[in-house]
Amino acid sequence: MTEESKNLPTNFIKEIIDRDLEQGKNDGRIHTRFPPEPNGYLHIGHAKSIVLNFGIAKEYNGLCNLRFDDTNPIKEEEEYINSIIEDVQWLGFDWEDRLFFASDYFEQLYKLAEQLIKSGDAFVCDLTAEQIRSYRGTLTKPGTDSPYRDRSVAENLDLFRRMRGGEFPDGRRVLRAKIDMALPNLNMRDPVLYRILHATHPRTKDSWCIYPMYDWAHGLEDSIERITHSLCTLEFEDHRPLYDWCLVKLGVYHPQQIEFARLNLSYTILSKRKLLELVQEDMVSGWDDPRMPTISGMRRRGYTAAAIRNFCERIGIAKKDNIADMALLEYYVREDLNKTAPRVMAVLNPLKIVIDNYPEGQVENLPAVNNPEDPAAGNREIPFSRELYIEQEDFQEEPHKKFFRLAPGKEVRLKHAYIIKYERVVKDEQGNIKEVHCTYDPDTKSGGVNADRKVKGTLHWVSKMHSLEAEVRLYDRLFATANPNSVAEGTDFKSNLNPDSLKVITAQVEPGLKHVRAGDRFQFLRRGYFCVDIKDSNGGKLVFNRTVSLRDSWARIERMKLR
RNA sequence: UGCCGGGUCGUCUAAGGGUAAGACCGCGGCCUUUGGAGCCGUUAAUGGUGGUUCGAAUCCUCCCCCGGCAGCCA
Repeated sequence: MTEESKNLPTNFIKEIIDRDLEQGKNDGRIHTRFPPEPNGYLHIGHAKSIVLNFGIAKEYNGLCNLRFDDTNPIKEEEEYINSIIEDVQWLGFDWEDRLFFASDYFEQLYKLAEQLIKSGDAFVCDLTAEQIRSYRGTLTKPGTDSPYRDRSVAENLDLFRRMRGGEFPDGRRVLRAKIDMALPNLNMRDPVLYRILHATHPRTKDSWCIYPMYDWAHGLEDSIERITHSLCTLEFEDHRPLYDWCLVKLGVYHPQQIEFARLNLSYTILSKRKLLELVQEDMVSGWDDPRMPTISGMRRRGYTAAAIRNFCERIGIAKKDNIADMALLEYYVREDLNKTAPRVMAVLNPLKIVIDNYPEGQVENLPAVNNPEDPAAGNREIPFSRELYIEQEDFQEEPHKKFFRLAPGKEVRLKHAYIIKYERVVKDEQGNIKEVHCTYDPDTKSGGVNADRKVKGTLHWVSKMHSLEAEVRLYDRLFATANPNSVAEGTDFKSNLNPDSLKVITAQVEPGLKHVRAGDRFQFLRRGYFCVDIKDSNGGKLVFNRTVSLRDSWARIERMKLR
């Protein structure tokens, strides 16, 4: 792992842990968990939680479990379980033999519910969902006791057992905690603990028709696993009193819940519900569409696990609502890929160049360094010949004064090859540039006698007769606005989708790319980082995804010009 | 408007009664056979008020603003 070690921020959770350790709490044991619900794919926001939980375990010599909180069979699927396992692993974390499922605890949870009934702290309620809602009161008005609140322990027990036995249809009855309908915290107004759901669970199949609610299940799962610090996001803050209530009433081991602010990222959304919507409405190609902020999408886009980890560590942990800058994430991919990605030449928008004084039919194989940041990456050879492609944007007939590329009267270096000089341009009837003729200086071959002659610009290129065609998918941010969730009345986040988030082009790439493997990452010189698509690239067709462009100071100059 | 939680550079995060710091972004420069990378420099912040104190981002008062909560979701 290439973790960045300098100046990483501390956080309030570590301070709590330090204090607990000083006080000898839990015998100095630190045990966390990452508890996803398998109702969608993991995204970068989950990565923040994963890095936090596994990171704390590692730092304090503790343990971190991977636990599926699979208590709602209606929304959960095996596909999601598998993808989550793959993603956490890919991110570089190891739960060893501690892969758990809430569903494995269903029997224990049920027994504890009976215990709660026996102590008079829970009752079976026959109110409908709508009735429960209206009995609950409002934010400012207290609720009203359910008419079933004072059933006897025996009757509650009998009814609850019959609920489990499948005697009642969905929604007919629920088990509720008996707390206080007048409490200002709505979660404490006799919350539902179990509901009837005749649904097939991905793991327990049809063995249950009652399922525990989050508030009942989660603290008990933590307790069963002897979790010391149960880290969750801010929206569960109001649930902590209930988390604590359940554990205290049962008299079981009591983990400490601590809440932190979830991640928001500019120009994207991090809501499983909304991401699902994009998938279901075909606004993206799937959960792993390279534009998606999902771990699988980012992986397919070419992001590295190290880049994601470094980002998560840098943004820190606090309780303040935040929107992290996409530019920071991009900084970390570039940082990682700069060190590791082999350089290669690819012309995205080809313009034909003819070297008039280069012998027809001649081919030279020129040595090229694979990665100037990594000497161990070695060299390769690339063919040079009379007809080449360069980028259309690297030639201007009437150049801006700071344009250091090919233009009338100008010379440029072709990377790894020669210095060439503009001679003339050939246009079609419409006046479009067809090709540019140049001459080369044979003495300026890279490594040769006049090779160190200074020219202002260096261009990448490919040999026309040797280059390979490749499909290149130019991805841009999924949303056009920094905060897609802020929308005008009557529209939703989808109105902020960026119509230009994907542009597919046909590029010409150097011949050595013929034998790439799925997932290989490269820097296309002067263009950005690209990776071989893991789904659509194969022997017959090369497909590259743009991970991120290079920082581009020319683009900045162009922008300044517009102002 | 009941309860809970938050307000520090443009962004994210530190500083826990003693010089408001770091990262990203931006800007400027150096360097460069990638206008990449690297290196150097730099702009920029404590929501307001009153108080305690030699000294307040930090403690107290009042106010303002933002977020969450009325699923048989998690």
